[in-house]
Parts: sequence; C-alpha cells; structure tokens
Amino acid sequence: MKKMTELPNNLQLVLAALEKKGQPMSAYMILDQLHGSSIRAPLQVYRALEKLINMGQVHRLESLNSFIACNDTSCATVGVTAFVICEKCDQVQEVSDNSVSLFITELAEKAKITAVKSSIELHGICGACENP
Amino acid sequence: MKKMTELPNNLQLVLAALEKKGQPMSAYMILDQLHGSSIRAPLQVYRALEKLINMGQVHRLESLNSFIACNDTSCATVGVTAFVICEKCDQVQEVSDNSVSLFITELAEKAKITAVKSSIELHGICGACENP
DNA sequence: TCCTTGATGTTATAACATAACAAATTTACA
DNA sequence: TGTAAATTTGTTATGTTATAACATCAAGGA
Repeated sequence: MKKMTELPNNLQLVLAALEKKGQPMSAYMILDQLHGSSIRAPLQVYRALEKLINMGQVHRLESLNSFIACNDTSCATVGVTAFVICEKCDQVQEVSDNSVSLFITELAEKAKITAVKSSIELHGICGACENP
Repeated sequence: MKKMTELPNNLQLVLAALEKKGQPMSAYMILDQLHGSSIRAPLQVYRALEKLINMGQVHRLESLNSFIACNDTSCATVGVTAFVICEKCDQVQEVSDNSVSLFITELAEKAKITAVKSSIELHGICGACENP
C-alpha cells in the first residue's frame, strides 16, 4: 500500500505556484508558471485546482476567474468565506468569522433555500493603496 | 434634439430577451436568441449588457458568467444586492434589504477597504425543488 | 495473469470576452 | 448652419477561460 502522506505531484506543483504568488492567479497563469514541469496542459491545472478546492487548500474567486491559496486556518472550520479584493494591488483578505456564516444562514432562510455553496466577493481599494 | 425617452435599439433587444427569459442567460444565449435582429456579434451584446448593468436594469451573476434582468425595485435604491440561485430550476431571487448592505458595510470596515462593488451569490436548492 | 477501476495525459474544441479598426452618428460651437 | 471633434456602433479578428472525448497508465482483486 502506497503511503498517502504527500499530495500527488500535480497538486503540489499547482499549490506551490499559488502559495509562492500569494495573490490570485488564473489557471493559465499557473500553467505558464509551471512550464517545464510535468504540467503541460490546461486540464492538468484545472484538475489539480478542483481537488485542491475540495480539500480547502485553494479558493476560487468567481469574479476574477482566478484561484488563490487558502491563507486562513479558520475558513476550514467555518466553511463560509468572504473575500475582500483590492483592485489596485490585487491583495486578497479572507474573512470567515461568525458574521459571515450567520449572514449566509439568514440569507438562505429568508430565501427558503438549502444552501450548497456561496460566493461573497467585495472589491475595493485597500487602506495601503488609499493612503500611499 | 432627439428625445431620449426610449432605450437605444440594441439595449431594448437585449433587455427584452432577458426579461422574456426571466432567468440567467449567457451573452451567447442572448446572441442566439436575437439572431435575425440587428444584433449579429458578441460585442453588440456585451456592450448593451454593460450599459444596462450601469443603468441597474441588468445584473451580472459572476458565478454563472451570466446576466439577468433586474427584478427588484429596491435594489436600485439600496445599491447592494445578494443573489440566491437554485441550482435545479435556475430561478434567481434578488435580496437587497438593509441586512445585505449592512453586512457589506461592516465587511469593508473590518477589512479596511473602500468598497467599489460586491458580488454575493448563494447557490442551493429552492423550496419548490426540495419539496416537489 | 488479466480484468476492472480510477487517475492522468493529450488533443481538440467549446464557451466567454475584448482589442483594434472602420463607419456612422451625435455633439459642440464658431 | 457647417464642420470638426467626440462618441457610439458595427465588424473582424483574436485572446482568455474551461471542458469533452479519448488514450494511456497504474493499482488492486478474482
């Protein structure tokens, strides 16, 4: 039986690229970055991303068609995350406190829906970019 | 001086297609629908959509790469809207009450960002689809 | 072994979106 | 009004994002 303590190679490569960048990357940016490795085609990237997302290691930013390495230990526990994105410097903050999950819970109740997944993305200009 | 009581033709066509559908449509679905009219190319659709969005007549659903006619008078006033999307029947509810704008305001404060735009999309199974 | 199952690689193509330029229309104002 | 500048609109081409379809490979059990 093969030990499964480590991620498969493609997942490692993709996750490492995202962690190194520390900012959102599109699948094709990741592909370019990884040119020369075993990763040669978009599907390899997309499949790795899908798995990493299911593991909670990576988030997808719907409004950017991009991906980012998870940077917040609490979001794994809480399960609902809001992303705050600076349009100037591309820095992303993850917020996954009780207020976020409460908001989603109440929204689902109000709309009489059984929630499956949520996407909360706030774009703006961060403090650092606002007061340079 | 030309009277500007009516929308330009392309905007009318695109908005009418979305209103008729009453559900999210991609730009290319709209293009197909409007085949035979004066609209022949993707850019005509995208440009009309952009203007309609700025006017508040249409919303973009980031998580679906789709567009939907505004169906809620209050969102024009409040300015921040959450979308609740049934993954089974594609029905979309707009929610733009105080709780939504309050949540976004507090999120922006917490993250020390000046908000520019927000995208809140909750996917799930609606009551009608859950209890058929 | 050899069959089944699942993961991975590869090619091709689908789906979404915009750049760049041309043509037409509108606007400003002499 | 007439004309230049600015804006909008149409068209072609292309860029970007994502997945279908099929081939190949690897692992485990009958």
